[in-house]
Formats: sequence, C-alpha cells, structure tokens
Amino acid sequence: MNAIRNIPAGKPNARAKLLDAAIKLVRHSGFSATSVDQICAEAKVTKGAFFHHFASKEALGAAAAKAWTERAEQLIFTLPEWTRMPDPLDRLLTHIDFRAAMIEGSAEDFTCFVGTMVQESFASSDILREASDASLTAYAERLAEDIEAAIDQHGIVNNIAGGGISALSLAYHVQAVLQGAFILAKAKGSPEIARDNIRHLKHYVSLLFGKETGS
Amino acid sequence: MNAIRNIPAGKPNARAKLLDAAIKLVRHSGFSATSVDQICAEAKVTKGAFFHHFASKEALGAAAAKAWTERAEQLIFTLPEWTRMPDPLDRLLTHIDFRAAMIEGSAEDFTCFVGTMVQESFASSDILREASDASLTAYAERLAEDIEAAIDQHGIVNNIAGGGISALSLAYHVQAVLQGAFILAKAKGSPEIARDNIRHLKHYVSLLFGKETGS
DNA sequence: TGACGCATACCGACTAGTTGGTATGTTGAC
DNA sequence: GTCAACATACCAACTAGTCGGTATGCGTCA
Repeated sequence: MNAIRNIPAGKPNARAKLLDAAIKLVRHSGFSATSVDQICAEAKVTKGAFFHHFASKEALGAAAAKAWTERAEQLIFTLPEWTRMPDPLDRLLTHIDFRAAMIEGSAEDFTCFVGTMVQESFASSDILREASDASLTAYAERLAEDIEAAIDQHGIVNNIAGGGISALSLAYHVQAVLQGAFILAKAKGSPEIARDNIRHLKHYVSLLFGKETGS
Repeated sequence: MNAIRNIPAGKPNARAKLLDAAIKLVRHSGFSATSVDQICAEAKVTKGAFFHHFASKEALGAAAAKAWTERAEQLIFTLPEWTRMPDPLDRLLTHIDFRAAMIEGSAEDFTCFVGTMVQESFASSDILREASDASLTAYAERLAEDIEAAIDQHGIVNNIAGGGISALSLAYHVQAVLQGAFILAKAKGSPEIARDNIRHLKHYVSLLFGKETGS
C-alpha cells in the first residue's frame, strides 16, 4: 500500500527536496509567483521528477502545508526544553517569548508558509485553502491544550464580561497576532514591528491571567 | 501643469475603472495571480488604455494602494457619525466595533488590499512594498491620534511593566490583529473567527484603559 | 467663426518569453 | 522482467508589455 521503498542511502529524495524548495520560494515570492521550473531548479531536480511525485502544482502546495505543520510541531512544540516546564501558564508565556525570538533577519525566513499561501489561494483553490486551514488549526489546537490547562490551574482573572474566553479562541488569537505581525514586518522591511506586536500579545495574556509582565 | 482636461460627462474614466477592477481582483486572487488582461476585462477597458495610464502592472499596484488609502480614510475615519464622538476613548472602542461589523460575507469583500499585496511582493518589488507600507502607516498614524488623545485624557491603567505603550505601537497592534484575523477568516472560509479575534482586541484595549467590556 | 496643430485618451493586433502540464524515454534495485 | 524514480523534449495557453493607429478636446491665431 504505502510501502516506502529503499531510498539511495544518504541521498535525500526528490520529493523532500521539492517540498523544501517550495516552502522556501513561496515564503519569498508567494505561491502563484513561484513557478514549477523555479522550484525544480532550487531543488536541483527535473520537471519529470516534479510531476512524478506531485499531480500538480496545487498538490505540491497541499503537501508542503502538511510538511510545514510537521516542521512546526517539532520546532515549536516538541524540541525546545521549555515545552517540558511543569506550569502550563509558564509554557504559554514562554511560547510567546519563543515566537518573538524567532522573528529575526529577513521576513522570508521567519514568516509563515501557510499564512502566505492561503492569502492568495483561499478563493481559487479549495484544496490549498483546506490544507492551509488544517495546518493553522493543528497549531491552534496544540496550543489550546496548554491554554486549557493554564485556565484550569490559574483561572482567568480578567475575563470578557458576558462572553468568556475559550482556550481555542485565545489560541487562534495568538496565531492571528503572529500572522498580522508578519504582514507588518513585510511591509516595513524590518522585524522590529513584529516583535513589538508580540509584546502586546504577551501583555494581553498576562493581564488575562492576572500575572505582571516582567521587565 | 497638472491641468485636468474635460472628461466625457458622467463616464468614469478608464484609470478609475482600472483601479477599482485591480483592487477587486487582487483581493480575490492575489497580485501575481491577477493578470493585466483580467483587470482590463473586469474594467471593460482595453490593454492599450491600461498601458496608457500605467507604465507597468507594478505601477498600477502602487496607484491602487494609494486609492485604497483614500477609500479607507473616507470610509473609516471621515464618513461615519461616531468619528465625531467627543471622548477619544469612545472613538477608539467604537472604531474597533466598526471594524468588527465590517467583517461579513466573503473574505474578498472585507479583507485588506494592501495586506494581500504586500504579502506576495515585499521581497520582489520595493515599489509595491513601499506603497503598501505607506497605506498601512497612514492608517496607523491616523488611529494613533485618537489613541494619543485617549491616553492623555484617561491614562493607561494597566501599562506594560518597564516598557510603556506608545499610541503608535498600539495602533499598529490594532492593525496587526485585523490583518491576522483576515488570514484566519480566509483559511476557515468564514468571517466568524475574525470577529472573535477582534473581541480579544477590544478586551485588551479595555483592560489597558481599565474600562469594563460591555456585554 | 473656424480651422490648424498638438495633446490626451484610447484601441487591439502583435511579440517574445514563460507557464503548468504531458509524452516518452532511461536507469537501477528487487 | 517489473516497477518506482527519475530525465528530456516538447506543447498549447497564457504572460506582460509594445506599437501603429484613431478619436476627440482645447488653445491659438487668422
């Protein structure tokens, strides 16, 4: 069925190289401005290989979104030491600090692949829209676990009157601020504005949980 | 010098029609996925007219960003009655409510033209990046006037410890949340998530000024 | 008054290059 | 031999941009 044949030892296969190249180029130029030829050149792979692995450019985009999700899962939710902190509120606040620290250098290196892709494709391709949504949702749901635990353990001191804040809703808000911060950083040509926005985000979360923001 | 000749009465000229068409199509499909031919067809104008008014597709994008700024200035900062409220904090909170109320229907109708355009073009076209930045900056600076006045009149009750919140910084944060909310709405295919994000934004601003959020 | 000269506004066929995608190999492991 | 994993050559459609031409408005001078 989905048997994986032997891959020439040490040689990363064309599929993975194409996904890497696509993510890199789309983050730089957007999805439709990135051509299949460019992706092949960047991956040092021929067009034949491209269409052997992916039925279309759209299919590559969807696969890249999946790869992006897995990459983020590792880089943000699994590998860092602080993800093993005992207090979920500490994890949440450190998560925000971590995301701020990632914002450095060129926008094409710290901005979100799926955020960029969905912006252009939401109306023209349901496949890409859904693949992007799945990636954003996976992130939000994972983050919401910590937020849920933080609410259970600490409670929300400053809740929205007559509404109430759900863990998932706050998780999506974290994501929205990040995505918006990326756009501003792209416009300004500098990451500073993005970090400043995350300062506001952290302040908001701190206020919700009645925790003073440190210097 | 810049004498304006007579334009056939009642007939909007090609330039304005092209700008309208460009804004509409780019909000739907993104900048590079929108072709000059498509824009001409939508505007019911020929290609000759297009390149008579704009030196390039890029030049049209920059001009459209300017037109977008003027449109927003009218629609959000000038025409609504509430912009004449005496208390600047009331204006700020109503501004946020107003932006939430605008989010309805299809994403291509409520999302931001320059936010979409800069996402794809920041690295490949400095002209488009700068035109987009100018638009976002104009909005933020205009909003910062009210925020500044609100801070003067009411003071920030819950400030960021050891940092401090500037009016402009908070104005950009409002914009970031909006832009991020648009991306999530595009991904979900529904405006609901965007409105929920703005609920968080309003709650944050309310907490900053020590004002309870109404039901 | 009118007609000349020039500028602006617009038309649409054309081009050179690029696009996503296909058809047909070749190669090497099992 | 078979099949996955590539490579090469190719194509029809589309791309941004060009160019020679037309239609019409307006100031100027007879």
